[in-house]
Amino acid sequence: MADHILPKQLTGMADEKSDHESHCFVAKLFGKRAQNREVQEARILEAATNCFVRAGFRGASMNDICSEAGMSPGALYRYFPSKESIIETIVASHRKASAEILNRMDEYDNIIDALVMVGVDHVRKKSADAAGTSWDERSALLFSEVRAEAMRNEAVAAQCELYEGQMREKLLSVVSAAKTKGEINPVGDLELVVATLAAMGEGVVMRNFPAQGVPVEALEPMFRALAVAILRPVQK
Amino acid sequence: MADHILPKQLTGMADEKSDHESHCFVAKLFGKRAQNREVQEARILEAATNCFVRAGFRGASMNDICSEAGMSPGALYRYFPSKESIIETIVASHRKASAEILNRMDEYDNIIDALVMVGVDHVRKKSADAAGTSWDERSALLFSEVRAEAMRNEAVAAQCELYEGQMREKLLSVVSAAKTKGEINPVGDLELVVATLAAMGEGVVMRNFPAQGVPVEALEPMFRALAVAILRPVQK
DNA sequence: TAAATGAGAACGAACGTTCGCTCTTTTTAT
DNA sequence: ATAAAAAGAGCGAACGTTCGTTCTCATTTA
Repeated sequence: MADHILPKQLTGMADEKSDHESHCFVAKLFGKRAQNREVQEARILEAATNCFVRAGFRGASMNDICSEAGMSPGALYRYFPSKESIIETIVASHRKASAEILNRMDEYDNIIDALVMVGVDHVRKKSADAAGTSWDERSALLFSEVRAEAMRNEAVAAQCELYEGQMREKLLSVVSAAKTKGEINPVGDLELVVATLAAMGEGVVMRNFPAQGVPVEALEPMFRALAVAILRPVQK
Repeated sequence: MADHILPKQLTGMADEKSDHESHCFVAKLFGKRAQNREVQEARILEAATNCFVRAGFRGASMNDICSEAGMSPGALYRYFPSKESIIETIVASHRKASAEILNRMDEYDNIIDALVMVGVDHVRKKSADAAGTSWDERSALLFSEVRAEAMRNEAVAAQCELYEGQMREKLLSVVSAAKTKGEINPVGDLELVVATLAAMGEGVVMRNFPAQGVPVEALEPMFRALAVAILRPVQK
């Protein structure tokens, strides 16, 4: 009885011949159809990212994205309901990838080293975890675009606020832990310290120094000096 | 004879009755007509700035700007040949206003104080010279928009490069002078130090902390710590 | 009188999106 | 197992709208 309530397309099954699962809901997630859908979505997002980097969110048209993806508009709109939804998806994964770089901070026992690593990894354009979302060379180019879009697009602003809030929390917890342990003596209010560090770091990331021939190694002492100046580690 | 070569509109004259100048070329700059032209241009730029802050360079339409300026498209296009030209004019004055804040650096004998002043004045949203272009509260909102546009608009990129080059030169001359005098011992290559300081400062300005309730005074120690950390003034 | 100014309709192009259709794959019924 | 039916996937023309810009014509100013 209840089976008739379920939409038909959710009852499809993969090529593996497991009849007892053919009406299972989650089976859809591993079906051939579903797999193809994910591949196509990734193809679209990849093409859209290239177009957005090249021309901006508003400057790139859906036709551009279709051409880049080798797909007709009719086909593309089966996977994303609107241009807006593509933008939101890309922005979310962009900020997510940025936020995930902070996850590796715990690998360092020294907070200064951890902070320098965060900055360096951001300009180095390498993802923190191998199996996560990618933080490639286009991310830096997309940074100013995302920030500009967030100023007037509520959904994009919400995505930014979500992940940036996570980043601030993570930074704050690390910094306040270090302060509690007496390792550092920051210059001011902890929340402001964290926000300023993030803002200054973002400023450097946006400039995209590596693309201008400045090696990451040259930036490292700057990040270290900045971290030391603001966190003020106590002498031992 | 030669008068007929000159376009007619350049021969108009002001209300002051100086007949002997009525065919003078430069007289146009002070004529009533020309005055009105400047007023109208300013009106358009003012309206366009509001629209661009609200919706971005691409998001704001010419109709929006016309409405905001209380002007018809036909009238507006007598003063600016294209939307592009309006954008370029606004970007140029935006970057010019930003660059002019550096002019006051010479008022300080201490380079650290001078640098802190530059940062504070940028977030404070006050123009350096009273009679210059204005650096008002909309400038911070326009910052990310300008940077995003510069990534794909060659003319805008050129304007940015021009004024940012001036800023780097000014900063570089001040910093290298201080180093020559033995006042500071910067962490790395001087050009890179200057570029990093500018990038970090811009990051803070873009965040628009005052709009989020963070007072400028709270930011000042941060700027000072940053300047001290990177320039490393020598003890006396 | 002639030039400058302005209003507003109108232009062609491009936009994001939808539609109708064909072809293929999957499900259902026999 | 096979035919019929349904659903999915893809294409490309076409939709209605909005874009930046231009044109025409009236009004004001010199």
